[in-house]
Amino acid sequence: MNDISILTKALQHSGLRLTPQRMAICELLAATDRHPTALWIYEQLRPRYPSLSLATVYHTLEALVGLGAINELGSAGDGTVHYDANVQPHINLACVSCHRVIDLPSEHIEHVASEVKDASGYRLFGARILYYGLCPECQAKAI
Amino acid sequence: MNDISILTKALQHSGLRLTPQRMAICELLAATDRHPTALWIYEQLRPRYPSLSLATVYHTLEALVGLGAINELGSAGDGTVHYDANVQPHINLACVSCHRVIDLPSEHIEHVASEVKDASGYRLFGARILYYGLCPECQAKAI
DNA sequence: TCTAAATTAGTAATGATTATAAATTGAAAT
DNA sequence: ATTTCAATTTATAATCATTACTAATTTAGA
Repeated sequence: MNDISILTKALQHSGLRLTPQRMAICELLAATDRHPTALWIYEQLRPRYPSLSLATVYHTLEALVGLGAINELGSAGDGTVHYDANVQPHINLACVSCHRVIDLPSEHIEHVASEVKDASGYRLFGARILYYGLCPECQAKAI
Repeated sequence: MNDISILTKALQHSGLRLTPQRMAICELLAATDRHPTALWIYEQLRPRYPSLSLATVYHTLEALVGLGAINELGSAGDGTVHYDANVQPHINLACVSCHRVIDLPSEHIEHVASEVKDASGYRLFGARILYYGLCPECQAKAI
């Protein structure tokens, strides 16, 4: 869940046009708690935008990543790239079996950020923090 | 840099054979500070093992990941999977300008791992922790 | 040595992503 | 309103990492 205006303003401010397709992709990114793939977005929007092309979805996501408005999560074990509209430092937790990716709040992660900054002298822009393991449901199935 | 016996023992203990190909892959994983891809490993070993197959590299890496002896890092922007022989919790820090990736030790990150485990009920296998920003050298250049 | 299973090599198949080119759209200027 | 030009979309082809498959090879144990 996120503020859609962050996404749309990022596009407009950089001189890119806010087309209906891009608007719909931003709406979906802002409205979901999931960490969608390009294909999932494409399938969600196809009923409303029958002419939508998968290439457009990829182009828009690439633009938003380049603007820092969303993050690319890298493959979570299923070989496909997931995206995250939440660019605030937080923890992603992926199940290697069912491939769900959930968000986790963390108290300690803020200490890590300042630790990194102090120890390295880097000016930090963001972070992608992905833990992976077996979720409780898949642990139960495995038995 | 890592202890090769951790890798070889993991293979042997699970009943898998320690073939020359697998031994060579373990040596390479243990000797490097990089985060190698399957293709990089293949190209490194081909001079010494001209008959080595890329499929064998993938099979061996898959086995080591399954045993928890190495971690799969997921694609970090270049579309290829990287592996990390360092399974101890640590932080990768990437410079968005010069694209170097360095490792950072962290005290707080261990607390995060136990926090994640306790809060989620997941059985954790590993983590990919990447901070990105501008390194001191590139900050100086930017001025 | 002999046999059965594991492993490897080589190659084909898969599937996500990207590149390309033609068609469409949109904004500005006339 | 029309023209023009660049941005965008669409459709499809190409690419590239990875997986699947099969035959050949190797290994461990009888």
